[in-house]
Parts: sequence; structure tokens; C-alpha cells
Amino acid sequence: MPATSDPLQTLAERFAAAIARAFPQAADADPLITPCKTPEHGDYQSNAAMGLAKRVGKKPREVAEAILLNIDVGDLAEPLSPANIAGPGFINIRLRPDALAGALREFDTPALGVTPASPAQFMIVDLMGVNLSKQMHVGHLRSPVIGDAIARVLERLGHTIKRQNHVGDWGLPIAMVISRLQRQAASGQINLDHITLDQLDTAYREAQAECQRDMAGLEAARKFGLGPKVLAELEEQVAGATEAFLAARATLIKLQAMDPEAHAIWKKIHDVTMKVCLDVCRTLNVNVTDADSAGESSYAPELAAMVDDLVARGIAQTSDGALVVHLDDPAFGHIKEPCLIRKTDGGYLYATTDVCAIRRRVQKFGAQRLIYAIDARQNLHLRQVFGASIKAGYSLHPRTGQPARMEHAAFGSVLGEDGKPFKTRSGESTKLADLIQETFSRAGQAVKTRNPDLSDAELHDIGAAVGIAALKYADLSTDRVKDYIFSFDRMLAFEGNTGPYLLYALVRIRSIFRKAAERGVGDAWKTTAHATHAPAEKQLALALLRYPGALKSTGESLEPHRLCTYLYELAGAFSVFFDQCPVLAATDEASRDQRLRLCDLAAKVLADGLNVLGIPATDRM
RNA sequence: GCGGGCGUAGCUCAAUUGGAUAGAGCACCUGACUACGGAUCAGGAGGUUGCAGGUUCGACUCCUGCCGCCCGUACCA
Repeated sequence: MPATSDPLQTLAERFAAAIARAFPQAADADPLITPCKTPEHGDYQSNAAMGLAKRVGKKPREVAEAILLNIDVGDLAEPLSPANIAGPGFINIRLRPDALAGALREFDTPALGVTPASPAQFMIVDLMGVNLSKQMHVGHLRSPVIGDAIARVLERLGHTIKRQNHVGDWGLPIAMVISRLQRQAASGQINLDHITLDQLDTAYREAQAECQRDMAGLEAARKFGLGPKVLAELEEQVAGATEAFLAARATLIKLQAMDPEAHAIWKKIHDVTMKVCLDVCRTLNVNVTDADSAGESSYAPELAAMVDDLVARGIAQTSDGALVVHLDDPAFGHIKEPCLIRKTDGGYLYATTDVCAIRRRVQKFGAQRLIYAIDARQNLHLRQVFGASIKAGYSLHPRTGQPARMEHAAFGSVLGEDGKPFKTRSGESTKLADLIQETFSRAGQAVKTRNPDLSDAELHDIGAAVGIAALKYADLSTDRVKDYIFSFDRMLAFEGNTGPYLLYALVRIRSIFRKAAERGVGDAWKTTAHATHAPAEKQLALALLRYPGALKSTGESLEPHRLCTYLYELAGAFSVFFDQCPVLAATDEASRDQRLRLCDLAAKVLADGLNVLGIPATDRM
């Protein structure tokens, strides 16, 4: 009775034992079992002999032969002899049909071969990264899509995940908006009771402009040591801006003191922004709710004490009037640029908040792994924050003393088809909600041309499902660290490595079962023994059994495209099977039922995999 | 300047972390079916993996040096 349905695991154990017997001095060697790339070679292979050869001072083929003399795999593989040794020392393995059937039987449970991680870990995924008062645009697409997919993969592997939406909801930028809104409301230009995110977005940009437009010039003048006369002229010139700036600073102080009026406006901005944000999550089937919000404001009350702690313990030092944590040490990431945690004027920065967040996540929540689904351009910032947390000891688990694993799941930018940052023709950035609706609408149209019989209501739902699949899969299916080119046409293609293609593969399988029911095929197949006869059946079965491995590798690397590639290959294996192995028109009932079982498993794995990616399935399209 | 990332077929992307002949899709050719959803399958053509060295039985992968593009380089977030 194998502990796992994955023959690869069992083979790895057997090969490890054989290696230990043959070469006790190298008993720790990795047996290096992988699926064969081409079926001609076999089903699985061990690549251990080559690496072992040097270590034990023998020729690779001799090592391979020694392993085979000590191997015990008669129950699951066809007999291994020197004929199975190929090339420089690959050992090719073919599964016995009954072992493959047995593996399918083990695999065919709701877990689909996934053994829950032991021990399960508690992990936090940082995702979304929205800012109050700013409209969501394409730049906000990848973090929730990638972060949620990573969270789902890890959950599927048995870990406990807490999502954290680190909302940019605090500091001078927000105070500037509040200050401006107060003035606009007072003069009757806007109605705070019915304000929209578009209006807030405008106010945000205008507030930035009026406060910073000329401040930059003033800074430059000081920097270059211009005379007092020039400075005076400049200062007069920017008097208006300065006034707005001073008002914003006053507002910030009020906000920090929880002044009722300022806070009421803050709350309004918060609610309007978060509604749009959470609506987008819901529309995209991203599993993030209000409960996952932990904005910068929630850390504000903790910052002063934390910084005092850092000073008291000598972690932070003053530098040019500011307070920094030096990280120019291999233990802290060997980063030349220190992490700035307090400005000369006493204000805190986003690094301060991020360090504070790590402290809370590890010390209070007990997280063992912290994952940041954030733009690749933030890499230095995150490395600094990680380094500072390590130096401060905040990343050590409160009970076990173990360091939390901190990782930046970095992603590249979304580009337009011209290879430049994604913008509309007029140069504006598209609202994310509009972009999503356009995707759904195009998806619905694409489905309609292929299946004109669908009703409008069906098309609406299917358009959303296909649209989510297209949008998310395009984002998830390539190496996340690279920039990717946004193209409706490519993501909505129904052939190739796309979301719609995977949905289609699943729809075809489900269609078989619908047809089976129409033809009065009963449920007897459900108790038929698993088996594979035709090559296409075997390849499909082998592909199915790779599912747990694909999930594991994705969870380890935090690279959802690995799971995507796997699902695409599974869909491909099913298509070959579908082409070569008639199911309902099989020559006899036994092979029909046995093929139904394969179809059933393929549907389960596809649906499960899509769900893990955050893509809902559909029955028709 | 320093640091990080990227460079693979005409295009968009993979390559199980050092393994067998570098794989898919699109586009381009050629075949298969009066079809369990052809939105498919089989095959062909397409490559000096940016360049040059090095390590290795074996390199897209690791090391060194160049070239090109992107990003980041403390008192914004």
C-alpha cells in the first residue's frame, strides 16, 4: 500500500534505497527521478548515476548497473536490466500496467493525489497594493491575480494562508486630498455624500500638483545655493502651493489625532475606494475581502514605539538627520543603500510601515513564510525591509525562534502591443473595471460566433467565465518576473496555451457525460476498475499523476506558470486521447466504462487546477 | 558609476532548477474526419539560445568579460 499515488515518489524511495545499498558512502544522493520527455525512452528515468560516478570513483554505466543490482521495483516497474541504461547512464523505467492502474485508483479521491503538507505552515500573502483615492488601472491587475493564485496553490497544498491587502491609506498624500476636498466641499464644488472614485482620483492628482509643482523648484533652488533674493522671488511665486502644502500638513496632524471632521472625510475616501477595489476582486474571482485589509493606517499607532525600540537596541542610527538601518552586511542582504525609517522632520516612511507589518505578521500572527506579490520595481525596497527586519530580530518566530522565510514574488509590467507601458490611444490609463468589462464582452462575442445557440443570459455568464480565464491565464501562464504584453486577441484565442483553450478542454469532457446521460448510460462505470490500454490512455494517465508534483513545484517556486504549463499539457494529452479513443462509441462496455473513468479524472484535475489558479469553470461555451 | 532584471524559431512564450535530438502555440505548407464539441489530431518547415571564453561526461541553465534593452539607486508612497 503506497503512501502516495505518485509513482515518481515511490520510485524515488526505491532508488534512494538501492543507491544506499550499492554505495553506502553516498547514501544521501538524490535519485533524480523525472518523467521521461519522450515516451520512447520510457515512463520515468533516474539521472543519478552520472552525478554519482565521480563521487564513488566509477564509470557512470557501472554505477547504473550497481544501482540496478540493488533495486527492488518488481511490483511497479517492468524488470530493469542493463538494457534500461541509456546514453551516459540514464536509467529508463517503464511502469507495469497494473501498477499504473493501482496508482490511478489511489489518485482517484477528492485530494487527487495531493498529500497535505506536513507540517502545515502558516503563511501570509501580501497582495493588491491599492491606494486610497486612486482609480484602479492595469497596473493593479497583476498583484491580486498572481497573489491570489499563489495563495490558492499553497492552501491546496494544505497550508494556512492569510491574505493581506496593504492599502496605501495614510500619510501626507491622503492628507492633501482630504485638505483639498474640505475646501472644495466648503465652496460647494463637490458633494462629499455622493462622491465617486473618479472625482477622488482627480482630486488626488490636483492635490499633488498644487502641493508639489513649485515645491520641487524651491528645493532645487536651495540645493544649488541660489541667493536669498532668488529664493524670495521663488517663494512668493509658490505661495499658493505652499499654502496648500501647509494646509495639507495641518490636516495630516489632525488626521493623526483622529480629528472627527478629517477622519470622516478619510472614512468616506476609504469606503468609496475600497468598494471599487473589492468589486474588482469579486468580478475577477479573486479571494480578497474587507477582512484582509490591513492598511498603513493600522500600523500608524505602532510606529513610534517600534522606532524607539530600534534606536534603543542600536539597530538604527542617525544619518544626515534621518534615522536609518544599515544593511551593508551579508547577514542583512549586503545592501549598500540603508533602509530609511524616519525622515529628518520626524515623519515615517513606507519602509517604516513595511517593517512594522513584518513585525506584526511574524510576532503577532506567527507567520512562517511571508510572500509579497508586488511589482518587480519594488525589489530594492523589499530587500531593505527584509534586511532591516532580520537585523531587528522581527523576522524570528516568537515561539520557535525560527526565521520566517520572506520572499518577493516579483512581477513585471503590463505592456501594450507596442511593447511600451499599457495605455489607451489617448495616453490615458484605462480603468481596470472597464478593461475587465471589455474582456468579458469580447469573450462573449467570441463564444457567440462559435456557438450561436446560446441565449443572451447564458452568453453573459459564459462571457464572464471565459473572460476571467483569458485575463488571468494570460497573466499567470508566463514567467511572472518578465514584462508581458497585453493583447485581447491572444488571450482570447481558443487554441494554444490560453485560458479559453483549457476551459474548452473541460467543456468537451463534461459534454461527454451529458451525452452519456442522454443515451442512458448508467453509473456503473463509477465502480469499474481503472485501466489503460491504448498509448493515448497511458499518456493521459501519466499526465494525471503528475498533478501533485506540479502543485508542489508551483508552491515552492511561487511560479503559477508551472501549474499552467502542466494543465496545458494535461489538456493536450486529453485531446490526443479524445481523438484516438472513442469513449461512448467504444467497441465494448468495459472499455467504455474504463475510458469514462479516465475522462472523469481528467475533468476533476482540470477543474481543480483551474480553481487553484482562481479560474472558475463552465459547463458550456 | 553601482545594484537588480531581461535577451531562446518571423511573433508570443516554455524548458521539471546541470540531463538524452532546446519544446509548444500563432502565422506558413501537407495530411486525417459525413465528428463523444474540428475550438481537434498527425506531419513538415522554421535555432550558432545576444557575443566571446571557462567549468563539466553533459550548459539555455553555473563562472568571467563584453553588447543591447528595462528598472532601481535614502528623507514621495
